[in-house]
Amino acid sequence: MRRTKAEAEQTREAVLAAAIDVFLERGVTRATLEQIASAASVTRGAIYWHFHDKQEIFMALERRANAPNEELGDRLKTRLVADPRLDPLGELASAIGQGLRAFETDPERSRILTILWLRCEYSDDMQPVVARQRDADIALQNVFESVIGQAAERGLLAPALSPELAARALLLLVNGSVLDWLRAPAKFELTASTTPMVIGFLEAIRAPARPRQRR
Amino acid sequence: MRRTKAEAEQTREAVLAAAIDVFLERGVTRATLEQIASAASVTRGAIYWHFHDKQEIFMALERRANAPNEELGDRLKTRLVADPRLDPLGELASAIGQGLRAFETDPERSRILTILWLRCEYSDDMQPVVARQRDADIALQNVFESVIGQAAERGLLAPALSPELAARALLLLVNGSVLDWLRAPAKFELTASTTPMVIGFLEAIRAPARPRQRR
DNA sequence: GCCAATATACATTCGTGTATGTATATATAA
DNA sequence: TTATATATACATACACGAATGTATATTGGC
Repeated sequence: MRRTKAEAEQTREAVLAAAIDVFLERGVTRATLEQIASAASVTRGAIYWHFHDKQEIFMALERRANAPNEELGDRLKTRLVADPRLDPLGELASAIGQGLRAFETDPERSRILTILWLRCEYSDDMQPVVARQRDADIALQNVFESVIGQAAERGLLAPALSPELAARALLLLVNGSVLDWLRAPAKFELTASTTPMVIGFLEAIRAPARPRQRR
Repeated sequence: MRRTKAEAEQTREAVLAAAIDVFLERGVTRATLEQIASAASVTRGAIYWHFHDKQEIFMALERRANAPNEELGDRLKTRLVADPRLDPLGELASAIGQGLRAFETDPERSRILTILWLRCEYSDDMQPVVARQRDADIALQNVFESVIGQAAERGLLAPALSPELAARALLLLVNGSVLDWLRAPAKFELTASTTPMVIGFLEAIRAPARPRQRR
């Protein structure tokens, strides 16, 4: 029975992959360790060897989904610092498009996000998870706000929305679109249907062109 | 033991009210009928008399929350038809403000919405609930689109966003704000913090004033 | 007296956690 | 290098509690 270390790691991964399937189908609370075990072609004994309980499996998955989010924002910021002639709002739009596409084409992340947003119940014991999600949201909103703020400093922002409010609105647009897509992934394509709205929004908050050139 | 019809209806309501409490605290799946019963100061026998199972209790609550949504949109439409000189976008903003305030000050509806959005798991058996929520969203988005479309016909809409995209964006802003508020109702006030964003958005998509009057 | 509106009692199922068994990988010593 | 000991990576078995649904008892209104 004793497996090599690599094989053991393999069954651990199999358990996590199976947990995604079962969580998606039954919901986290109603998912049973026996179902996960049989989906992974192991017994509950194997699961209890690698994880203390179901919650620990869930946490392992959650960490995986919320981990790599900041990279895109950092890259955008450095790009804008390097070349001040770039249009902040246009760069922001294309960065968001990239992020959406990366998300859309990463099945594991999108499936875990589906679990986090649609297949689990947020009662008090889930507070750490909620807090991490809020932190990620705030971080993303800060990136947005910083870039929009740069646009404002260059007089590229219409006065209707402050950079803070615009950033918050933009975050709500992106998150809401992702949520809608997760509710029915087959119905439409995330990037293709969201990008026009994001571009339109960023155009709407752009300052009207100075009457330097007439037509 | 035998109560009068009115008293029986009273215990039925008590069970529903208790179910809200327990669902909020424990989540729908982990909530137990015994917990609901003791929270309502009855026994499980009383619950089984009024409801077939926990799912039926949940459904009764869900119907209650998703029922009265269209009224506000209808009123707004008739107002705009009655007086064509009204500013559609301004009226839309104030109608949304009203709706938010009505929602914010109705504890039962907001608590049930909290359950629907944060305390239950949407696996396949919940599909009818998901469908009803989507229908309600679409209905609201249609109201938005109709009003914004009227603004467009009068040349009051900037070209950045079509009425359809603007309506969708607006819906995402409102729904996202409500969701954020439900996550932490104590942290901020829904109407007060959302209204500026909604107004700002509607100002941003407004067509720049014709140079008819200068300043 | 009968039925509606509950309470109580009971059987059964299901999931969990743990204890135990077991075979093999790996380390260690000779 | 090989033999042995030990910890590892599971599988199996079991005991327990918890939740459900139902069956039955009870009691008061009509």
